[in-house]
Amino acid sequence: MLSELRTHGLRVTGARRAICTVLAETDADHLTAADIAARAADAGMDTSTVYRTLEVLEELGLVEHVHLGHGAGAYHVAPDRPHHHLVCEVCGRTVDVPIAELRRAIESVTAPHGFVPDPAHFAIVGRCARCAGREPIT
Amino acid sequence: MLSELRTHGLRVTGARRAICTVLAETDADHLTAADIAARAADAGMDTSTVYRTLEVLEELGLVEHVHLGHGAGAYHVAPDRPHHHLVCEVCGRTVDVPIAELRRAIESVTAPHGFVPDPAHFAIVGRCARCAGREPIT
DNA sequence: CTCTCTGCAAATGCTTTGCAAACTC
DNA sequence: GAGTTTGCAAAGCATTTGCAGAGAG
Repeated sequence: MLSELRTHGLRVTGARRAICTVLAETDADHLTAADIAARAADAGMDTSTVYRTLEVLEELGLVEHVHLGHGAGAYHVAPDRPHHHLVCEVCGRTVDVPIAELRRAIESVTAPHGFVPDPAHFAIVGRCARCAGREPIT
Repeated sequence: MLSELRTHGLRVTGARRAICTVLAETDADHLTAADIAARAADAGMDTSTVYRTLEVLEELGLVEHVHLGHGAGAYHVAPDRPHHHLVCEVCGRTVDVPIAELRRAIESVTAPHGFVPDPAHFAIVGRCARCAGREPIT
């Protein structure tokens, strides 16, 4: 990731190095900006720096962020195989679904409206296998 | 809507009357709390009152709120036929889709994971018929 | 040495909360 | 009158921004 920065004429700084390390270590995890700030806190990094850095990395296509529900957005390294997120509204666990499948399913509904979905950015809320059936869904 | 309040032992106040009127008038529209506060401003109502009232109405199942993207949540009277929202990320227009269709499509993907979706709460972002094809979707 | 980043602090936007006064029943 | 609601003001959380100083190239 750092070399990508150089390639684009951007500077490799301590903060960027730290954030890239955190992201690389946690790989597919979904971290909030606060999580990242906490894990890179050795450097005493400011939250604004975290956001600015993530913004840069996102523009380079190295990082993506999703909204898993109310609350803070979640960041992770851009996956090889893009996926959609199913979030359990009870336990908060997330399940990843290959985006192709979901896109096809959603398009079957949106196509008649001429609508082209870009479904990856927001999660689908619901109940995971373990939490389903505990309480009726309204 | 007001009689529902009485039924549940809640009080019918000026603020609640005003908000119910606004919601009834705008019917299927998606209003933010700020919108509602503005339209009910005759009474000089505070935003906190709007939120508290909407919370009450939502608990009674008379009102629902959705998240159409970043930014403020949108409130509307609970529809007879529940629907999902497709939001155009370019022009912001929303298209309503009967929830049954979408649910079936999404369930075809989530069922293998034992996941039971509750898809109405978050919108699906994308591009509407008029805005599609202007710029590639990443 | 120049120009990009960072830290700090403050501001933003949306929503929630504490508390005393106002109002409904 | 008792108890729910309201307005006000302030706090909360996630995120953004301005600015001067620190750091990378």
